Amino acid sequence: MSTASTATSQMPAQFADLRHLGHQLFFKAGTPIFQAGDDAEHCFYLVRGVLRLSRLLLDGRRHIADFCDEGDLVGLDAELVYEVTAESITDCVVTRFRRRELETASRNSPSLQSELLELTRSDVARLQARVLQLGCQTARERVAAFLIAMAARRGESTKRACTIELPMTRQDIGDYLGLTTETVSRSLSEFKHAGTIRIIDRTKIVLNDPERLSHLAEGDEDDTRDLRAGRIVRD
Amino acid sequence: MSTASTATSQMPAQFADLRHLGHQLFFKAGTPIFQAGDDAEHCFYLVRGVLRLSRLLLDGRRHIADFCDEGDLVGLDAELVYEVTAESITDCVVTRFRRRELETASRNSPSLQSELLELTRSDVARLQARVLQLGCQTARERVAAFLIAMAARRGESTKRACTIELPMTRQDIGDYLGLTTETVSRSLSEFKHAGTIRIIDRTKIVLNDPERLSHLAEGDEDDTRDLRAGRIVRD
DNA sequence: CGGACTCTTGACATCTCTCAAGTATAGTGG
DNA sequence: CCACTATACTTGAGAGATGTCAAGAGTCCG
Repeated sequence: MSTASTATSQMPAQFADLRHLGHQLFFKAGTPIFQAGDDAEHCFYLVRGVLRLSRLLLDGRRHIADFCDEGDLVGLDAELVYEVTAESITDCVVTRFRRRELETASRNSPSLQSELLELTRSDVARLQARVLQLGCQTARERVAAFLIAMAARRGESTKRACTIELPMTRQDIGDYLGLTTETVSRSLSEFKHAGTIRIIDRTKIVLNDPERLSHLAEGDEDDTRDLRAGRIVRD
Repeated sequence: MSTASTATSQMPAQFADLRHLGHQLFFKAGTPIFQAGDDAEHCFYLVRGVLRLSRLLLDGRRHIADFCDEGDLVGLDAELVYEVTAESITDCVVTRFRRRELETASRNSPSLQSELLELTRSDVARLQARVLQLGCQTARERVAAFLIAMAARRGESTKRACTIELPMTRQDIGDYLGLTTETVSRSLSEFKHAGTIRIIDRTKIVLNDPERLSHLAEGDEDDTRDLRAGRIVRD
């Protein structure tokens, strides 16, 4: 049972050669790119935009397998059909490849194949981190870790204050972290009241103190406990 | 950040050729095979026995990344050092390889390399299933899914009653599923009282009704709810 | 047989979810 | 440009699930 879900981090150099195999496509925000169960004929290189890979469970719960960014490769690890649905969160530009052609190319190119192995290994590492997160962390820790991870994606260090974009909804974040919308919102509010972050609007958050967020994410929760009770920091 | 953690499912045919590169070793139950942080010089093919891959967190919590069985390959995806500690749960027989030699061999063998890719992809699939499990499932669902997964490892179908071995402790299971010992124990007791399983001893459990367990694992909890309240089934 | 460990069970605390209301924001049509 | 509507977000109160702490029972091993 292999899935189409994980976003592989960057278009490696070897793939550049393959770009001529692909067609450039544009998707408006909120559009499905493929559906779970579709024939997995293509894979997609995300040139610009953000998308989410999700799965609907029998009982109506939704699980988000991953968010994908510029440079991610999507749909590569499907077997016959996609295991997840891919939808654009923002407007997206993607390059679409036929999976068969990519497979053929990789059979003929050991270096491409070892790139694929490397990509898949980095997926494994990402997933292991998520298993750890979902298995061991509290709601606040997960949200803190999520913010740090989003900052890290932009290449931000965890040392300096920075602004991050969260184009996905709180619901999306919740479904990704195994929490409800309300719990995500409450965690963010706590960070805000503690002065650790500043919420500019729905999609923009300033990390005033990324280092404290990192500590929160690792379980050193006690830093904020004194701030949590009531002190209001103007936003 | 790649880790040494995931157990890769089966020794593929291609690896048989490599056996002469390895040395056979024996570990008594409860022995460390390698520690997180050690130089990742070797990888291990588990010939016989069960081991656990664990990680200690800063705050003392323990996370179990995976349990490994006969036929699993361990320590392959480490970068420089092992990210997890491997310990034998039962007496174990392993074949130890130098990772360098395996890497060299794979560079010269496209078929070996594509086997490695396949193994890594199956790790990805396993991990995705776990992310789903940890993100979306209740305690009872996780325990039910765990029992089913343990049965599936032995090649048991989910149709017929069968007996499974759980050589690991309840604590181990809890650390694997993101639950406490007590919650694991309570879930098992519930299944027992509902007649879905029978607990023979610490390590042996009969799955009377694997199909119901499968349903539980997928969220159809209501089956047992009528049985849960009090009715005692002799064990 | 004794001691250590694991497992089970109970009582209670805590965390997150659920349900509900109110607010803010974005998009739409006039 | 404004009003209106739909949607997302926030916040509160209470319920439910799991964790914590504690005690007792069962099991293994020396």
